[in-house]
Amino acid sequence: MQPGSRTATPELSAEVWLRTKGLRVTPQRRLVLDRMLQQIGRHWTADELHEALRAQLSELARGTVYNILAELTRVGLVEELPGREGSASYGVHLTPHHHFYCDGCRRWFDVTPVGLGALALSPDDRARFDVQAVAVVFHGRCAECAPHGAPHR
Amino acid sequence: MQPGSRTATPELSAEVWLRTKGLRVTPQRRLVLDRMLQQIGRHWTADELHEALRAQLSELARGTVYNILAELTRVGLVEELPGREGSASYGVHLTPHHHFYCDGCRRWFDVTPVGLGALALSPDDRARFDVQAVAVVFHGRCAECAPHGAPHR
DNA sequence: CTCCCTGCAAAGTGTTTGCATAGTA
DNA sequence: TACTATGCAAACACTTTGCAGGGAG
Repeated sequence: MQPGSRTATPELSAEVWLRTKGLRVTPQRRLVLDRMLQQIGRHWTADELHEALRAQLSELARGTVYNILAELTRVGLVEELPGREGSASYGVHLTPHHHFYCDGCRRWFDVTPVGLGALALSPDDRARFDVQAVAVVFHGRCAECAPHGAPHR
Repeated sequence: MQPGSRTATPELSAEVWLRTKGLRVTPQRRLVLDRMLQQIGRHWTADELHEALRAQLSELARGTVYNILAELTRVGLVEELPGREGSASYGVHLTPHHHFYCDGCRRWFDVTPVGLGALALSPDDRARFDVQAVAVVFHGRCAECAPHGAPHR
């Protein structure tokens, strides 16, 4: 699953990931994936990416960002989180993880819970549902939005 | 939190719930909430409710259904689940529970997991995030959509 | 009698799609 | 060269909003 190459580029090259997944390498795709790989654990809306990247590539259409994110999601490089307020968020998905959603700034963060092994359906429910995966979302406040601490932003 | 009355109506009267929450009782509101109370654990889109109830109340506007669901959500009688494919789903929320999402029929079901007590953030994450709630979503196939069993629907 | 809720329709978001062109393999 | 991704803009689905009339308290 790892890309076979060890290029000299500083970050895990987006280009290698694209080729690994059998996707064509275009400037737009490389740009989007590169930016996302630079901040693993951060999540972006399509519009945030579009805004942030137009500075580097003036010819980047919003529709293309949506297309690229859909494609990256399809091959499993990226995960899509349903927008709790408005639009969906996207983040790279290279290792298994779960999520924390800050009710203050409405951002998603990747986390790795402990004690997941004990989690299961009740015996009754186990008869009704065939569970193939579990998603856990913690809710609360991130450090920046803490009610007492230092409420930046 | 329980409505004080024990009326003779078969189901837990929608009217009582509305009054308990300080909401005006209108035919539209009673109709929507009554239908939802008849099938606790089932989830509806605004359109499903609109379609189902127009038969009983020809003058029921789609916009009104949205307004009512927003109001019921606001007072905590109903919960809103982000639409994984398109539109949001709504279900009554009288007792704490978690969810199962069927990847086959794309319906939500209420479930009550066991072993939740052991679930927590990692020590590192605990320093970054103030957790106030946890949402667990099981994914898989419901009985009707089971791959081997009897794949109705 | 007052205020709020409703129906209706228009406006708004966020996202998808169609087509001609440009660019990758 | 063949085929696919892109830019652009129109289309789309879902939801929210504004306004005038009607019903609840």
